[in-house]
Amino acid sequence: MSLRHGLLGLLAEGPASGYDLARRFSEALGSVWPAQHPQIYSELTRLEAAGLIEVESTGPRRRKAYRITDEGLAEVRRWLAEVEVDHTFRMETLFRAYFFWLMDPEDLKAHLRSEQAFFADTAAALRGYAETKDRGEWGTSTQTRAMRIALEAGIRINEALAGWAQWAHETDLMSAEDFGTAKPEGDAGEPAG
Amino acid sequence: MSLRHGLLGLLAEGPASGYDLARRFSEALGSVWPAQHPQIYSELTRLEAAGLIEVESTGPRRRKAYRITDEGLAEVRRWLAEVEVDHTFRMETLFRAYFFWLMDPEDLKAHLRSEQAFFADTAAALRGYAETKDRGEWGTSTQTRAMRIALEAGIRINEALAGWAQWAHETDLMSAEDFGTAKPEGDAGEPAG
DNA sequence: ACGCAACATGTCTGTACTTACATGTCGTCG
DNA sequence: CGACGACATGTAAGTACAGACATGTTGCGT
Repeated sequence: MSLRHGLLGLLAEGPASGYDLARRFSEALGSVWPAQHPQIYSELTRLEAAGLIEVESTGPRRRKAYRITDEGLAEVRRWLAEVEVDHTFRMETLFRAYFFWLMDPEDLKAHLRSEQAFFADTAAALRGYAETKDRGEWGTSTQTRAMRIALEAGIRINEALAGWAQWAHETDLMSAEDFGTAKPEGDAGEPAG
Repeated sequence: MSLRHGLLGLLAEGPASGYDLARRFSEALGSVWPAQHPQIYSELTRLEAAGLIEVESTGPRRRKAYRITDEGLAEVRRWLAEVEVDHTFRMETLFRAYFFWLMDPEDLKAHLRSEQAFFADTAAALRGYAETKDRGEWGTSTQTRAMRIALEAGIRINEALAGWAQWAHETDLMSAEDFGTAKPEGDAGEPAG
């Protein structure tokens, strides 16, 4: 239930509407925890029912801004301090690597090149963003500094994956001469791919 | 729908039962894509109905082994070659970093130390496992080599995160003197957009 | 003969999440 | 004044996934 606490965490910075929160999820948090607006709106309704947030104001275009309550703030702090971190993660890129042996070696090379480019680009974009923070363009609040720390993790992970894709591309572990050697179905021969 | 293709990929190595597949998911793939047995059994039923796998044999204890069909093998290859990689990933560790500013600085230091230890330990375990593969203790099939590549990604990611936790612990971005300065509700308001 | 652990396969219920659809508001540009 | 785009909030339907519960089998130790 990270979405619940993510919303509380964002509301701890100040009041916001469902629309605002959806935007911030897609911008900043989306890369580590995707969330679509229907889920956000329904979670907000539940959080309000639980007394962890309350409606602060209603603006134009029937905008409803929520504010975190004392209970909500206590709850997000409790989560951060007491709840064990779930270290399992989902990453399709890595998952696919287990099945590289099923790929045509040329396709695999192309795949690894494009993955390398993707991660290098992402790392560069994040690094650029981090540098604007380091120049103080976003102020020096604790929130900004926490963001900077999260950003650093993003940079390092993307750099690590770019390096990995590069390494995998260069290594000859999956060289062409071996393709077709594998026997996927025991003694039954492999159908022509 | 990665689980579907993951099962096909595992079955491409040879026939296996739901029980086998559940075990392999929890051992090798579980760290990048967790899957519980009920989901695996129901997915297998669907895959069989779709003609992508078929029952190969029934053993003792009503064990049912499945075999991938030609259509199934074609489908997993099509997935690997044609379907765009989904680069979004979920990682609670990183998600929490956005909310570090809500934590007591001493708790945060302790948290970062334990995260650092966890990632360093995980990286070391994976590195040890990789070395047994490099010594050829698992043969040199293409499957083994693909596994080795996946393992390398795991090592690098965990090392990157260990390094990050170390860096975050040493940096003074979240030092104690600032705690309590933040104004979670009210006049401090939202960061300028 | 009995019990127990590991093997093996499922159902059921509830929650998390995605996608598509539906609706209404406000400002502005032509 | 009419169209349009950005703002803003939701419902509905379906899939993915997790956790609890249920059931039967086989081998082994005692």
